[in-house]
Amino acid sequence: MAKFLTNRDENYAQWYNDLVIKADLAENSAVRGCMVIKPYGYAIWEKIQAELDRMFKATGHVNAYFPLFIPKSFFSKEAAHVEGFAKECAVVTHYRLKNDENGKGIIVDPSAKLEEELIIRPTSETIIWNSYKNWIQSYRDLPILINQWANVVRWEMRTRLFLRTAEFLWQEGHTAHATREEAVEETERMINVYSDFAENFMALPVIKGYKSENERFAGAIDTYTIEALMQDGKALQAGTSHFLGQNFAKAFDVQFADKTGKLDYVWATSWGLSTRMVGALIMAHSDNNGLVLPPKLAPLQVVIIPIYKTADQLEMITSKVKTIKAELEKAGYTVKYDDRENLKPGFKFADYELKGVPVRIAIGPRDIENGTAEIARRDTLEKETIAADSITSHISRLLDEIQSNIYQKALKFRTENTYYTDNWSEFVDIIENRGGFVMAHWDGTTETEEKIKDETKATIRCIPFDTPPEEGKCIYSGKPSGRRVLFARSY
RNA sequence: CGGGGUGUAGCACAGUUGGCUAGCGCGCUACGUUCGGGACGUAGAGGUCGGAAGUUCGAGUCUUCUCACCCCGACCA
Repeated sequence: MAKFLTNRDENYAQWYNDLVIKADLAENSAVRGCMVIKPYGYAIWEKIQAELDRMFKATGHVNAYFPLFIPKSFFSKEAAHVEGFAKECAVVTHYRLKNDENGKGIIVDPSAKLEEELIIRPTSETIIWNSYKNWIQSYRDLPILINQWANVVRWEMRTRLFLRTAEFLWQEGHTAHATREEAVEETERMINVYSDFAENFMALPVIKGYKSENERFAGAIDTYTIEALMQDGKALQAGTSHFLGQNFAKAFDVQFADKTGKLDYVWATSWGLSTRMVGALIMAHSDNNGLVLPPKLAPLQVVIIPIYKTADQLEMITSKVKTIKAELEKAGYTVKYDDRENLKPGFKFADYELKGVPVRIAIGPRDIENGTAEIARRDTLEKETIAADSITSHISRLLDEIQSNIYQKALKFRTENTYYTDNWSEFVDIIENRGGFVMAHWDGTTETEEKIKDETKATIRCIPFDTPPEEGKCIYSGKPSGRRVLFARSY
């Protein structure tokens, strides 16, 4: 048992905070609300980036980079968009510092005031569409399929490592299309890329759906989302894809000539996924011993620990390990041999469990004698002793099995914590006492959604794509409803 | 941004009505013994007590301001 970790079942929030710090993923910085992502945490983000980037390119996208600063005037061009972000923008007003004449250190030079303030991007639609305006004249210039990896700033009042920070890293895709159909198709394609990524690489089962008007991205016609269930019964929005219609094209006057020479506004999408995913990863899979990382995203997949008393033994073990390590690396796995001599094996075992390394191999004198190795898997904490010459094939199978098991476990948890109800008091009881997803009828009005939120703190996470139409009555108002929607408390 | 709490060595903390050279545990360094689930002994290093101003003969301790973090709300990915 990890004695340095708060028990997950006693205090979930504290367990999460402890885990992020103890597993050395990130820490708070001197700047309010901003985190330092430490090497181990950043390595996980790099794995996420690498796979997503590959998937974006496979679907025809290219990367580019747009400025961090956005002129204030750009921001105010799309009314809903401004309103959505105005309350959380950092603003640059000056461009120079100088020494205080009273010797009190350095001050902002009042004479260096910007004529127009710059907003630090909370998202880049406006600065990008201002560029697209110059890039698009004809249908031959379309589609534009661009992604950027960037940092953004949203001045949050209350922050938590990875889940909500004032500055965070993400990717944002911004595409321009000639037709509505094509843009809608792109929006769907990217939410599918996200769900595919979440389920196959992060072992995180997600529910795809539409956002209600209330939860929609500011400036979008439609927002699609993937929603995941965390182990404390709260939902987490893990990625979003927006159909922006012609809203930004109109705001920035981006028109193109179609084949007949007729001018029309360009259709747009945008889609994003952030470092919040690292938080999702932690909260969906980890336990009281620490992180549990799916093999496909673990920066380190296999760790080998020698157990020895004498220098002779260590030498024998090391020589055996070299062969095993080389073979595993040849098979494409990331392997570390931890032969630090100042730490006991038991300490290392616990430490790599805390870090979530999927597979641990321990080799001692007994194994050398018998031609065996002890294999321990992180997800179930089971150990077995196998013949040393079959390690690579064994571990190859085991890593696949762990990946699949972590997913199945999360899926089972979600299934067991998804409720269907038509009864308001039961709805309240589930939300308040059990947590989880609740599928219930809703009359489709923002008014009802708000009232449910006020009374229970539960929101509509999404209107799932794949729920069949079903006649029913709104859980709250009793008015007619054509289908169930997904309710939960959320991060 | 409102309410509550906490800042003392890398970490976690103690420090009495204001009083002498600011302490314990873990970690760290060296050496030795250990090593199949978080080892032990001996010796040692490590502090602008979050920051600033004030009260006082004297401030870790009292006052004011300020910064950061944690918890609960409102807001949000």
